[in-house]
Amino acid sequence: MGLKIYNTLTRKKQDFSPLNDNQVTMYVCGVTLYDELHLGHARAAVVFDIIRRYLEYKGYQVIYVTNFTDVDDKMIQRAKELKITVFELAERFIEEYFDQMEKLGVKRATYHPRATEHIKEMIELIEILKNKGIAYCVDGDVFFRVRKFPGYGKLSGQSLKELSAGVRIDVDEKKEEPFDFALWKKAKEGEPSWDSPWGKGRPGWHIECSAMAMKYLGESIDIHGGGKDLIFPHHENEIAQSEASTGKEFAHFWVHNGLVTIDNQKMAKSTGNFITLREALEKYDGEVIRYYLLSAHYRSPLNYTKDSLQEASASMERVYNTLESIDEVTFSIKKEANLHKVYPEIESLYKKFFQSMDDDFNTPSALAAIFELVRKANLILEKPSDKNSKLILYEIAEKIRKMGGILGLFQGKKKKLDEKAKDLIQILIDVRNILRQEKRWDLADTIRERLQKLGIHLKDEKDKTSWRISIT
RNA sequence: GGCGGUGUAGCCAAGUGGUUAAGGCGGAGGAUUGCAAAUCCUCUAUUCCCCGGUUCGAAUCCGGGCGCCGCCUCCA
Repeated sequence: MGLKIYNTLTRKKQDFSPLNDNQVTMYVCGVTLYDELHLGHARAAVVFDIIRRYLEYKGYQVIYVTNFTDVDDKMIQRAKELKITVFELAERFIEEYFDQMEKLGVKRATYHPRATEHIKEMIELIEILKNKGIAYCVDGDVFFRVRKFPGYGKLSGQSLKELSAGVRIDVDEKKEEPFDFALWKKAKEGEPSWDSPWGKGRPGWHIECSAMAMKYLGESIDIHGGGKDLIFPHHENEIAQSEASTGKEFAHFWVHNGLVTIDNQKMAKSTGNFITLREALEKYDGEVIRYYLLSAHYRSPLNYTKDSLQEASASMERVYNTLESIDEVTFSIKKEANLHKVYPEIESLYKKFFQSMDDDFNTPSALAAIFELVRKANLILEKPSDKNSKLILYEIAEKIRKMGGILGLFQGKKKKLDEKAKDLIQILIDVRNILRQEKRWDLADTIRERLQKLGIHLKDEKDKTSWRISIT
């Protein structure tokens, strides 16, 4: 079975194979560092992290690049408001970005290039376009002459004519035609600027991605990704710039994740309609947020409601409960279990997981396979365990952890308590059990409830009381 | 107005031609428990926005309608 990926360019799911042997080059548009991240950014990051991990699981050597836009209009404005430099603003949000991504379990990219560190490459690219007569300079600004690129509109599925009909922006009088876009912007007073053949200025937004993608990954890349809102104009323009300059196909697969909505309205900073990642992380473990973001197919819209994360948390608890129960039961047979016998029922669900992932990264379906295994395990756990059932349980836990690993879930990075805290809990349990023997239920229940509020769940079993920590 | 997408139970969400429409959350009843929690069992869409059509057979294909969303301006 082979991997199929939906390609925005062809509007079809296509068999995936890399341009070069075993190597996959992947560029994903990153964030502009002018404000906090929200769940929408988190979704894009997690989605492409999954794609990257799955390709790696498949044995490909993935070179993954995602950029930081560290200079643009909004950043300049924000820096002014905060009375700091654009550079300081960028530094602040980069640090926060890595910190939050780590909590979400997003692996670092191979490269995280910053726009301002690639001005030279951008200027070179603009020069090529200018020499070809595709770019033109007007009074310190440089524009891309869209009419000169015949393929313009192929990604967004619109012709130049259709686009022109919908123009509702104030057209810059310097442009020859409304849809020409800026490659280089003339410096304004008090703004960061760089020297160029056309005078002081700064790069337009689209050029950075073309320049950096080509620098790190070559003229043609396997996968280019980003949110659906970037299809037009950003990615359309990237294609125009890149392909006009090289004459080669820029990206073989264009992959776009659906947007996160709240009350069915797009989550966006510009509208004030958003949940920041920080807020979400204050209330829930990063793994819960990650799970939530994977609970819908990556191309579908994902509507956030106030209960979404609670629901995700409850679902994850189910898996963790089972894994812990299995660990308790199979503790003694670990060594033997490593022989890995084959159990057809387990194998078929294991297969379902990979078939789902192969089908354009269908994570909801893949997660369902995990839950079906959880159910099987719970059924076995109901009965008194014998050696054979322990072996099966061990195998199930192994498989769940392996599948979870690909999704970056269920790896048990749970809150650890130090020995003293554990001893304290044990004291409370011992005291409570004395109270229970004396049938002083009100006090016993109070202890249980208060521990519960701290995320420590007590389980009264036949002859002992055990405890565990919840993930949220 | 143009382009793209979407409409599946109380909620979230798979499924895109064929025996019982995944999975999760929530809810109801039962088992278990001192009571809980966890877990198990049963129930919770005779039906997939509506109307036509194609077909032996459609949630799944086609036509029409309605609703919602995104893009066309910065945006993951």
